[in-house]
Amino acid sequence: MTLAAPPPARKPSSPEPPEAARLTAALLGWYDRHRRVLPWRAPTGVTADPYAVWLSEIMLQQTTVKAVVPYFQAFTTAFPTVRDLAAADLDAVLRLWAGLGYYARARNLHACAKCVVDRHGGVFPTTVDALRALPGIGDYTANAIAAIAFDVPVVPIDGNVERVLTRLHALEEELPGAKPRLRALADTLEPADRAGDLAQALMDLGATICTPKSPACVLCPWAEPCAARRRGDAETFPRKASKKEGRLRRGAAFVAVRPDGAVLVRTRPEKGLLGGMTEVPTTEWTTTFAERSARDHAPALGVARKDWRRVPGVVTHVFTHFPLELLVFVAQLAAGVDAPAGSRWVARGDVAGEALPNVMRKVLEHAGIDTKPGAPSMKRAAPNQPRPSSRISKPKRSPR
DNA sequence: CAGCCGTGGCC
DNA sequence: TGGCCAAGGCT
Repeated sequence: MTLAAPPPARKPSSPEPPEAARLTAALLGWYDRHRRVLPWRAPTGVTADPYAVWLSEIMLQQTTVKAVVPYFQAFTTAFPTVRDLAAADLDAVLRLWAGLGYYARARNLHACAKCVVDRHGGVFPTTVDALRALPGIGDYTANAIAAIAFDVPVVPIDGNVERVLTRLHALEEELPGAKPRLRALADTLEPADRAGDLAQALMDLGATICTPKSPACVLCPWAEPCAARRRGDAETFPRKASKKEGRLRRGAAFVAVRPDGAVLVRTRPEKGLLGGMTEVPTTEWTTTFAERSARDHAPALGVARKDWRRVPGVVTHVFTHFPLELLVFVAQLAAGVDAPAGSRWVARGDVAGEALPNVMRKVLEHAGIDTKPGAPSMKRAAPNQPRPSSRISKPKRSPR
């Protein structure tokens, strides 16, 4: 991780360095001046901690640096080593992950920690293939960890690298079909000397200069060789096949509250949407939801159909592949009502500590229940529990 | 291999 | 405001 050495003096007859070597050198020189300081990133000249690299890479999958930072701090505080993480309960991991999304990542994170301890003696393997074999680590992450933590001379390809390289070469081929060609282009770079720095330099370039919308080409170390900049349409790369949008699904959520403030919840199935996370009982979420019969699906608590009071307005939420609209019904229960099979009561002060996905935070807030940590409970919630974006629809009034 | 998986921020 | 996007992996 030394600063780039000045180019060796060459005799007049020496050939120019190959194009790839010049590209790599220009990028690394820029990185040495403009690298971002990030919690998981070692100072210049210091080897990064593989545990920190792995944890950050998993969190950063399809997730912004800004969103990740507080979660990374919370995890390294709660689990300073991979052994601590492996020894933790999955539920504790999910609670700490709540709000970050893509919850299969948290389950795989926990499984991966166990594998590292059980199969590798608590030490991360150093080869791409061995890393690739671990849960939650795919092609990109295996190459990224190998390069960043162990300086294996490989170039990981993520969304940033795709964008940077398709622009550099003005590659017209659409993604994802163009992936093999991108791999070939990435392999023309020269990671041999500083693989970790090169990988992070590509990502920093993509995140700060070669951005999706308004790339700052004037500041770019690759401005001169960039084919897309020369054409003047860098922001139109990469080319992508259009994806179809999901249809609106609707449903109803049921918030049952005891006199002491306890709320009825259940745990979602391990796999699939919001797997393993906490929710209030709901109907199925369908494109053909019938509001009239919604109350028929309320949990069996011995309350009259009419005692499920509809909270005006709706909760809206957009998942990756479909938008969701939930009606919210609230019922005030008598003390001592048993929770139906498969569900449980959660004390008012413990709601914030549950593994609540944001859509459920919205539902509870819509029903007037505080999901923020710190209320009348001794129990600690995730220290970084983000608020649900309070974009709950106002009650709809029919125009007159 | 294309569909499934969250969430927050941006313009 | 809503459509798009972010350091992808799994099936």
